[in-house]
Amino acid sequence: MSFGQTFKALSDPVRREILTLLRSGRMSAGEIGSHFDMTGATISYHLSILKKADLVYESRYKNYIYYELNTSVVEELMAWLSNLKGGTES
Amino acid sequence: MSFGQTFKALSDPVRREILTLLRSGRMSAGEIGSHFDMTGATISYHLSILKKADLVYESRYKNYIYYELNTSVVEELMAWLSNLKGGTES
DNA sequence: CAACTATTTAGAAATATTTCTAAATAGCTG
DNA sequence: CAGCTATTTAGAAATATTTCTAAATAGTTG
Repeated sequence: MSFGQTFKALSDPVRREILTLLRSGRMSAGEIGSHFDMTGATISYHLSILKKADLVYESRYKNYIYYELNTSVVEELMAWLSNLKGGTES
Repeated sequence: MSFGQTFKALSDPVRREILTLLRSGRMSAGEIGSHFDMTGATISYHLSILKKADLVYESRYKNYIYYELNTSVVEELMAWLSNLKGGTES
């Protein structure tokens, strides 16, 4: 994981909304796409960015691909931010 | 503040390093710039992004401009992330 | 006020991002 | 296996980002 990649992934509103959708559990690419007015190809692009940033992982069942939040990376981000506001120590 | 703007600001390594420098207190634009192998104009550009994202604020003294971390926005970000990993509730 | 120092702004070039359409893959189902 | 459905990949266009150089601003100090 790289913080740059992860923060960049979070900088796009579509991707943040995808993550918010995934709060309530895993969802197939098509189901995610149905929430947006964009082509499936574009959604697939955004999912690939989220996947590269380790913010989601995928699993396959039948011919669906399901995406799920990876909360551990979210925690690493929070730790980085916490350290930032944290202290005066070097 | 917009989360998009703030996460985008954090996605650049130079800007994250500037913020890390500012952990130990406020610093003038020139002093910040001396830590990087880039022109002052480029540093000024990055500082303007951080300022628009409300991650830093500036104050003037003599003909220096000092930059300082704004930790409250960092906390808002952490709250957003915490909510993301938080729960199954809608 | 004239010259100096610190910083920003403007404009341009190189690169990266986001979106689309069209085509490819891949796995399921009759 | 043939066709269907779900999803991704490729390629291209529009837009945004990052960096530089050169010039402008602005405040300080002799």
